Amino acid sequence: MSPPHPNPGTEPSLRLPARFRLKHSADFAAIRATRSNLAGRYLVLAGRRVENATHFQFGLITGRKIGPAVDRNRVRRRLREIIRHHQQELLPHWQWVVIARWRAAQASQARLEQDWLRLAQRLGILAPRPSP
RNA sequence: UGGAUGGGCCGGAGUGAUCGCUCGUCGGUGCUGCCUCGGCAGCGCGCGGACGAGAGGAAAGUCCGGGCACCCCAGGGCAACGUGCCACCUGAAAAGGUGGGGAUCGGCGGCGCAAGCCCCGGUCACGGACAGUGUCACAGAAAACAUACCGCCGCCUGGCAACAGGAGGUAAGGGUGAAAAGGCGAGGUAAGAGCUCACCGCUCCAACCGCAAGGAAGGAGGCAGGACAAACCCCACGUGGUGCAAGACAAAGCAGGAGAAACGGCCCGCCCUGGCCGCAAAUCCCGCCCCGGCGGGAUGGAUAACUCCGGGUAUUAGUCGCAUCUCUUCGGAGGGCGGGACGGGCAACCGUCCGGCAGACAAAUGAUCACACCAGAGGCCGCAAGGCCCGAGGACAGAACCCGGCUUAUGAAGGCCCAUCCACCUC
RNA sequence: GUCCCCGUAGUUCAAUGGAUAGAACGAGGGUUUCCUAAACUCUAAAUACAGGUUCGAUUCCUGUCGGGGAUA
Repeated sequence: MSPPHPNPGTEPSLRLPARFRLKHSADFAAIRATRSNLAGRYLVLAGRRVENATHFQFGLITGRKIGPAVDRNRVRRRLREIIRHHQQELLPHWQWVVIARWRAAQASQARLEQDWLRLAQRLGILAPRPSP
């Protein structure tokens, strides 16, 4: 949602390869064990601190209640896009999981982003905003 | 020929920019290791870049059929399951198509008094109901070597009579039912009845026609005969099971194992026959070759487990075997398909060559903006026809080993076909 | 992904191919009570959907839809 940067030379990298994603059920189970779930209208966010990490890692969960495979895939892509745009504001040494609720399939991109930002603020994985 | 309405089929969702995702190829660069000092290798193939490629007609449901893989092997019977009119065509098979036969339903259709026959159209999981067994509720007198409730009929007894009773005849009429042992008419009779007759139907035989399913002139029989096999079943034909989470290679570390027999294994279940195995045969592959052998390699080690029987008291080394962790590798991008070129053929089509066709494993196609196109959620003006503003929202839906069908969902723009109605033209 | 199973009142379960589809709990109305509860009584309410076989289908067959289970 950030407007096109005036000079692309100073634009920080917005790449978000699959390396930063959680892929082991042990990680998901560890985050689940922290019982740190924060619920929004469309999403649920949970996370834990990992002290020696150099980059944050995230996982996405889109259950069957969201809908058929088309809807589940689309929700995952949209959530990745939101995280990709905000990755410079996110603190490292965190592992967290975003769980999509069933309403997320009908939500617009702007509403999803708003919901996610609010939850990220509450969990404390956002870097403090540089005062203008 | 044109238009409207309805239905079916094909088709598969615009353009551009920016930032991204997955895979491949090629440079650059960082770190580590080796080293003949210039290269090579590695990094769970780091970091950044260039180029190329990147979901469907149904990718879906998982309803069929194959390929492929494993389960020592081969043959047979039973069981289980599946399929079911005939011919031809396409296909590996499932399946699809064309034509024919039969049944059934329908028609302001034709003939006929009617029954019925013919014609046209729709539908059909359409072998067999004398191989056997079973079921047919309720109603009804009677429901499957039929029966007699109300009736009808004459006879006998009683009675003046109406009528009542008795032993019979009958199945036309009434009534019940999904279904009641041919139909209409005439004769006949006490009343009736295929009892007799005409026509029609039915059963049996059948010239002849047809590749066949089957049809059928004609003859005989006064009528034998219910339905259900998507009830059990019979007949014919077919089918081994499990499924890529199949399976194969590599494989640290830790722990455990290794004999013999009863017997077990051997294509799910039960059984039979043969071959064979339990450390050397069998099966498969490769090579040689005098064609039946030789050599090499691979596969292969009771049970899921408890229990039972027998034997035994050996566990150290080596060897063999097992195959877990795995951001491992393979299986897995082939087969087929469509595109182009050339050649052959009147053509449908056939052949050759070229280049092309996603590939993951917490799973790649998205987001934003702009411009087009389709749209009315809405608002304003107007008596109305209509005009203006605003523009939400863009069909069904996402590959997971591959392929062929079936079914279901949706089918924009554009195109094709069919039916009905209207208009015009020609004969 | 693959392989299976199941759909009956609001809920939990019944019902040889015979329809008026049953029972318990629950819901609603009434009787009783000063008012509730309890008790008694009455009522409503269902075969997932669409076809087919059959005289007749919850049951048999086919196809959709929905739910659940096993499997690394």
